[in-house]
This record gives sequence, C-alpha cells and structure tokens, in this order.
Amino acid sequence: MVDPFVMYREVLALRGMRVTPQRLMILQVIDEGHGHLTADQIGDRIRAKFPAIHQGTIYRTLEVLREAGLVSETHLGDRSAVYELVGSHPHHHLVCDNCGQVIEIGDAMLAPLRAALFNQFGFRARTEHFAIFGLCADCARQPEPTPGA
Amino acid sequence: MVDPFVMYREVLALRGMRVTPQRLMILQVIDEGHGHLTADQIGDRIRAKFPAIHQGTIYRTLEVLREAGLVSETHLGDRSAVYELVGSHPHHHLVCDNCGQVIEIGDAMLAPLRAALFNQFGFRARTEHFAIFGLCADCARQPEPTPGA
DNA sequence: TTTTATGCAAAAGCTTTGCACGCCC
DNA sequence: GGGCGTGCAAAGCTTTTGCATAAAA
Repeated sequence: MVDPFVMYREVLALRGMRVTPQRLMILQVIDEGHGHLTADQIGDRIRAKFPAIHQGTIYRTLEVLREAGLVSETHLGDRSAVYELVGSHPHHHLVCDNCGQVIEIGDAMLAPLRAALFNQFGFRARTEHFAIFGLCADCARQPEPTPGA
Repeated sequence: MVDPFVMYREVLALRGMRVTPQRLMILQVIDEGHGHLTADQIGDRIRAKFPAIHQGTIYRTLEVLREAGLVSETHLGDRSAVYELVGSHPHHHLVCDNCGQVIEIGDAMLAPLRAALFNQFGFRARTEHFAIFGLCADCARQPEPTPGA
C-alpha cells in the first residue's frame, strides 16, 4: 500500500506547487470525504488533529487546488460547496430536498443525457460531479413531513 | 389579457395568505424573471419603482412563498439561489462553468433520465428546475481562457 | 536567500432575526 | 380591533483579504 502523503507530495511537486503539511492534510481529507465535505467540514476534520490550521488557509488552498485542476467544487444546494479530487472515480449525487439525504450514483447513468446535450447544444456537461435534486424514495412516499403530526 | 396582479391576488388569498403590495410585486418580478433572478436582483428590480421595500422583506417573503409551494428555489452554483414560480413552463438550465452563460433547455430532454432514476432508486427528480454544469460550446472550443493572452 | 504559504484578524457579502409600527382582514 | 407583515437595524455566517511571520525551495 502506498503512503498517500507520498502521492499527494508528487501531485503538488509535479505542478511546481509548494508542498506544505497543510496542503497534504487538506488533500487527504478531501480524498477521504469522497466529494461530500464542505470547506468548513474539511477544516474541522483537520483541526481535530492539528488545531493550528486556520480556516482562511483552507479557503485559500481550496482555491489554489481548484485552479490547478486537482480539486473540483460542487454546489449541492444547501449553501456551501463540496470538494473532491478530480480523477477519483466519477460519480454523482441525488440530493433529497426534504431530508437532505445524498445518494451516490455511478457515472454510466448520465451518459445518454450527456451525449444528447452535446449533440444538440455542443454543451460539455461536467463529468466530475453532478447534483440532481428531488425527493428520495422514503420522502416521496410521505408527501409532506407535517412537523406537527 | 388578464391583469397579473388579480391572478397573484387569488393565488395568495386561496391559500389564506395575506395579500400585500410587496408580495404582489415580488410574485410579478419572479414571474418575469423566468427563474433567472436571485433574491438580490428581485429586490433591485422592485426597488427601482418602489424604493421603500426592504431586502429583509424579500428574503422573508421568498421563504413564505417557497413553503407555500408557490415558488421554487434553485442553486445555480455561483453563490445565491434563483427563484421561479412553480407551474410555469418546466425548463432547466445548462450553466457554463467558464463564462457563466445560462442556456435554457426544455423538460423533455430530461424525461429519460428521470424515468431511469425513478426505476432504479425510487428517486423523484424535481421537475421544476434542474441545473447542469459544464462548458458551453464556445468555451469548450478554447480549453483555457488564459486572461493574459 | 528569495519566494511563497500560513496564521491572525479584520472586513466584506449575503441572509436571518428582534422589535415596534402599520396595514390587511 | 386583532393579528400578521413590513421597515429598520443589528447580528450571524461564510468567505475573502491585508499584513507580518514562518516555512519551502
């Protein structure tokens, strides 16, 4: 098994980017989060073991990693974006508007739509990450949560 | 041609909601915006003719209208959500990650995907509004904008 | 040694909330 | 007249930014 830090180190160095402990930790946590973590959550996870890291650093690093094409940013509708490593297994998310549940689906499911969008509009839909909103099976069954009931 | 205000008035009254000039103006501007306006933009448009309206009122009203099922909220990824009347012609958006262009597409295009998601996951994808991110035809042609070039 | 990233803190946006007054029913 | 909605202002959150220091190359 390869030490992930070695891998991240190479990824950064190959692009002429500086290798810092903060960047290594951020990359690792993003990878572990499988595209489900917000900037705030990434910070919290790192701070649990390394309290000195500042949230400002998280934001700045995420921006740099994104510009370098290493990390993608996706807005799942709540408020904050979530991040994931580009090139990790392509998948997408079904987000339940009611309970907030996030269901992961494979990329193959979207292939026909992507082809159609490209044929008709020349639009290249992002393969990295796709968010679809709606109601999950459970919430669709009970139309309204009716808090008082 | 029907006076839209009369229509909005009925829509509110039928649900036992109070009819106020602010709510009528907000509904009209949302309708005119075709699902492309943020809360801030809605406020600006109204303030152009009726400066007294406060942005806090916009936010509170949008929340109420959304809870009543009259208005839907969609996050197009930038930062702020956009709003539109539920029941207006179903359409969706292709959002270019590079230039920010928003392309409107008909609902039929998503029917096969929606059917597949329901069959496999029991997931009911929202028909009201759907945002797909990627690169538009123009930006796909020139991979990198390269600001300095 | 030079350049670049980080910690810190303050500022900037956007959105929410408490309160008193005014309008809608 | 009673109750809900609005204007106003302040607070809350997330994200961005300036600066001096510390760390990487």
